[in-house]
Amino acid sequence: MKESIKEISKLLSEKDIRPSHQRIKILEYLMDNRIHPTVDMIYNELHEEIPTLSKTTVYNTLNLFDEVDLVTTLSIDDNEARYDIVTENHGHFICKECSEIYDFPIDMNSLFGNQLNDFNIQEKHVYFNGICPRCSK
Amino acid sequence: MKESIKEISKLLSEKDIRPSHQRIKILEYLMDNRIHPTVDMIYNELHEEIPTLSKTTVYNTLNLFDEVDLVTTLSIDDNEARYDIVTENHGHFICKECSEIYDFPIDMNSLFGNQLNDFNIQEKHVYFNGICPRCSK
DNA sequence: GTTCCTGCAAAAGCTTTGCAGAAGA
DNA sequence: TCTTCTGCAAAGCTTTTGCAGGAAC
Repeated sequence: MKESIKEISKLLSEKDIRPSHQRIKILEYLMDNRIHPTVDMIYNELHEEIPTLSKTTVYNTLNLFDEVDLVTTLSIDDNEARYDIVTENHGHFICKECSEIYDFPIDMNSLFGNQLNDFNIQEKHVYFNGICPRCSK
Repeated sequence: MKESIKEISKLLSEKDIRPSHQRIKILEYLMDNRIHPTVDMIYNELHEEIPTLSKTTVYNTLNLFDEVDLVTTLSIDDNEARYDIVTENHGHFICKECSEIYDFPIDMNSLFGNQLNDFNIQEKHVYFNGICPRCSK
């Protein structure tokens, strides 16, 4: 589902974020590439299009998006953060060999944290790791 | 359940790991302090007892323990790795405020990864985040 | 004009690597 | 003796911070 620049701008404005060119492009990238990208992947891809883009801006922007819940930061890779814009219920499988991340459906609502009655639960994450089919061969 | 030095040595030997003083102490610490410690916590605590201990050794040892499945490395904290020696089914709650980690019971066996039939699943992790009761006040 | 945003450079923090000396089999 | 282990120092990476110039309102 390709979103127009106008729609993306609106999305940002609704969150009280000024829709700068960089921010629009980063959000657009996240919406078009649901691959749980790293900062590096985002930077490398957009750097071609926006030669002046800096990694600092990518970091700033992603932290901002995280604060207003436009993205979820995944701490499932040992080395670097991954960013996910999909909000539907799903778990992640990360391959120990190639670090590729695969989504799989799982019903988070059926996960109850017994003994967590007094906790304010904001996010639920499920992740598996192991070897993916491509690396198994 | 306090383990004796002899028992810990045996545990290491069974994994073909030479039971050096440092390794025994680190494993003992992990067994006595089930608080998902960071490398720093382990180092600071044991440094008092073993003044010559270096952080490199703590890193080396934990990586070694991870390889032979004596510990599980948790990638649930943004900044640094956490180490868990408990193998029973449980999920983790990490507080966004104080980074404290709480265990809670959850049946991992009931978590199926649909569409992951060709995947070799080695570990299943469930983690929630939010605000813990102590920080809510 | 004033506030916010961007991006360079530098710093900070966690983790790994190289290597020499020490310890153990 | 020969292999393995330890620990210092340095390097490598990801991420954050300080700050000056630029853009937007």
